[in-house]
Amino acid sequence: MPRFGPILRRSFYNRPTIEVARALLGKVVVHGPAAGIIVETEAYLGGDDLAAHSARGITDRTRVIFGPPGHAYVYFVYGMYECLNLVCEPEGQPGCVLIRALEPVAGIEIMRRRRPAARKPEDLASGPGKLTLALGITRLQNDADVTRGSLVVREPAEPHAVDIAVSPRIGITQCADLPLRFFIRGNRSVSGKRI
DNA sequence: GGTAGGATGGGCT
DNA sequence: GCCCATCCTACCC
Repeated sequence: MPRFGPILRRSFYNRPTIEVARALLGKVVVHGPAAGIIVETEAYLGGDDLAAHSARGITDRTRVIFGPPGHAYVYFVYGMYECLNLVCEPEGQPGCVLIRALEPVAGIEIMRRRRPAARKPEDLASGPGKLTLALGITRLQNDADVTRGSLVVREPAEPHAVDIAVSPRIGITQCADLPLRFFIRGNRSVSGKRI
């Protein structure tokens, strides 16, 4: 299993959500023995962003988004899947980044067992529902502190520059034109059509 | 290569 | 009761 760099500190997340969404590309999500490089993200903002779960205020589900940065917001969708977000902005202000795809780098065999439908290694975590299955992330990790513990985000073993592409977000109807999806151009694990 | 349709259940009006 | 920040299979080029 590769060694990775240091865990990202809380200050990494304590800034504008769009900045964090771009900066997360190339970092590594680690959960136990499984890990993947972040290759696709989406920003969900406060204010006028009606696509964000936080747009309708604080509820049992959304309170984590208003909490301190550097925590996981994991929600259940379409009756079957769970999606991982990382909370940004100072405590009290909503904002989070949806992790949409990972390139697997550790624990490949475990991921294969958790994702029997995946035909190729690059498809093990090539979508927001797929990556939570592959890494074993569930609502049990909702509100988990990702600056310590079993679910963390780290610097990669060998940092290198990434070519970032931008597009509208996937699968939403409100604010569907905003350029808030970020991905590593050409990466084979990016979900859907690669530009 | 491509897409249509169904699975499945919590959140919120 | 409707709406989902999705994925897989079947089927069609």
